[in-house]
Amino acid sequence: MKEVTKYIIKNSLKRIFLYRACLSRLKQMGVDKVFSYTLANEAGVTPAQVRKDFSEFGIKGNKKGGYEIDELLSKMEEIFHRSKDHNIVLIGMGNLGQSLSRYSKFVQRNMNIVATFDVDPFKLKMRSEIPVYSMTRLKEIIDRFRVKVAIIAVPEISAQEVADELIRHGIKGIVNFAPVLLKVPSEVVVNNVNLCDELESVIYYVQKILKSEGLKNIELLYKDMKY
Amino acid sequence: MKEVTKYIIKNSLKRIFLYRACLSRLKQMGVDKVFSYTLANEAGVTPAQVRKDFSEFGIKGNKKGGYEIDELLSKMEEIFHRSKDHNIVLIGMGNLGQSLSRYSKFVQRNMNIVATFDVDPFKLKMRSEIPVYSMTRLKEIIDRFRVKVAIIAVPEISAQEVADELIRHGIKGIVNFAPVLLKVPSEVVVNNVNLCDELESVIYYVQKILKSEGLKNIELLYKDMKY
DNA sequence: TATATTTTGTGACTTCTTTCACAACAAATG
DNA sequence: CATTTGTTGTGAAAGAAGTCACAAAATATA
Ligand SMILES: NC(=O)c1ccc[n+]([C@@H]2O[C@H](COP(=O)([O-])OP(=O)(O)OC[C@H]3O[C@@H](n4cnc5c(N)ncnc54)[C@H](O)[C@@H]3O)[C@@H](O)[C@H]2O)c1
Ligand SMILES: NC(=O)c1ccc[n+]([C@@H]2O[C@H](COP(=O)([O-])OP(=O)(O)OC[C@H]3O[C@@H](n4cnc5c(N)ncnc54)[C@H](O)[C@@H]3O)[C@@H](O)[C@H]2O)c1
Repeated sequence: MKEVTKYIIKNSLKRIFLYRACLSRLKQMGVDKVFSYTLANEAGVTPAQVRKDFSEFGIKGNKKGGYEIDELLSKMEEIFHRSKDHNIVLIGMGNLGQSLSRYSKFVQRNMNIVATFDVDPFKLKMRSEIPVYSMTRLKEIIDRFRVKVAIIAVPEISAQEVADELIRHGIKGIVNFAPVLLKVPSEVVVNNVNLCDELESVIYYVQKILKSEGLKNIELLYKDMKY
Repeated sequence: MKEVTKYIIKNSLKRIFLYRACLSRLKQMGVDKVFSYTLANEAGVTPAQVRKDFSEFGIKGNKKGGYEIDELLSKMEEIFHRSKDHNIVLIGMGNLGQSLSRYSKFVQRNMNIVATFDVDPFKLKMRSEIPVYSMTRLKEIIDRFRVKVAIIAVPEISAQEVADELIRHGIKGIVNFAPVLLKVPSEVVVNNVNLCDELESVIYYVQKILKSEGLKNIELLYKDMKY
């Protein structure tokens, strides 16, 4: 089993998520039709980019008529198989894990954290709305709820061993918050989210901005960060 | 003042962070010298990629001798201006904000959350180690600690107004956790982190993997996500 | 000191991504 | 119903990112 490290998700997919968020917002504001340039403007990209991305995901609009927001949104739901619910487990109910387990947006998008796990016996809460189980029950719960995706929020030192155990029990996708690049077999998807790096990269660019006051530099800089 | 939307940070910069993490780990394991292929293997990229990235950031090694880990790390510190401390403010002490404010890795990397802010009067704690102030004291604290970078962890609905206020008080960089694309002037850096999207993109790829059992598809898929 | 060996650093090449530009089409207009 | 208008969808062009391959350099070896 070839062990590899993976990291980032295709930009075009991220932009589709972005478009969806913009569309939802426009819809709430009472808009029900967009042109590629309306959406592009909203999302901070070019109209051609919007159309190319749509093309990649097989999303079609109406010549001259633009795109119906409702149609777009439901096409996107379809692409993401968002109709059905997705059961998730979360490992590590510390600071971050507890925060994530309470995050309501996951549920809004049909991603349900059905159970959480921790090694610390003081953290266990079997009867809570989102239960906190001991790690010994991991396999049982993954099987019962047909869980395929897990969130890792354990300390750096334990992240790889937890990942290995999850994969042994059939997990195929992991969002990893521990600041370590997980090694996983090639048929498993990992998205390593490193919040320190996210903050640090902002600091890096801010320092550059503060040093170079000239506008030309800022334009260049902007390219580095544009979607 | 041209308002633009920004999103992502250059891949090569992210890889430099990745290399740094790998190097720290290797160092802890007692290694003190690497070749481009050692590090590449550790980071899951090609040796050429490592050397190209180093070249972009002006990092030089020793012909035949590879790279001294200590030298590499201190060169990286230098690039990221990590010698001095960076003062950060955090807005929104809810679930996520509280978790982030307690995250020790920020401090380890000289990024200090000097103060946090919230509108909710019940959340205020002026005498705590990391104080929670009312928003009225924002300008005072930003000025006093020469803060240039902020973390936004307020609800979606308030994120743009908070960003505007921060920028008015001289903030030049923002890490935004609210699931909304902030509009900011072009001399301000924003890194929008959307955890829902991160999770959802993993689900997307997992579904693809589960559908297409053939190995060729997985190779293709893998390309989509590789660094 | 000459030769062999090994690894860097980078220009050339390739592949991937974005932008351009325009044919095709649908709606509006007269 | 022909013509104009305006927008999509997509190949082609341009640009960016990643890989290859090899000269240059440093070290080891004889
Ligand atoms: N706190 C944050 O805001 C934050 C932000 C970004 C990343 N992270 C990362 O997320 C991870 C968790 O951070 P945290 O601040 O919540 O830490 P924490 O120490 O508060 O929580 C870790 C939890 O994991 C549990 N745990 C430890 N080993 C385990 C194992 N083998 N199996 C199951 N559970 C185990 C612990 O009992 C604890 O409850 C860390 O890797 C950290 O670097 C945290
Ligand atoms: N909880 C999570 O795990 C999580 C994960 C990813 C993203 N987020 C996002 O992070 C943000 C915060 O999430 P949360 O779960 O902590 O929400 P929360 O409701 O627990 O906390 C929000 C906090 O912001 C404060 N606030 C509201 N308006 C404010 C304003 N104008 N100025 C200053 N403070 C203000 C509130 O008083 C509250 O304390 C949201 O945008 C959410 O979508 C949260």
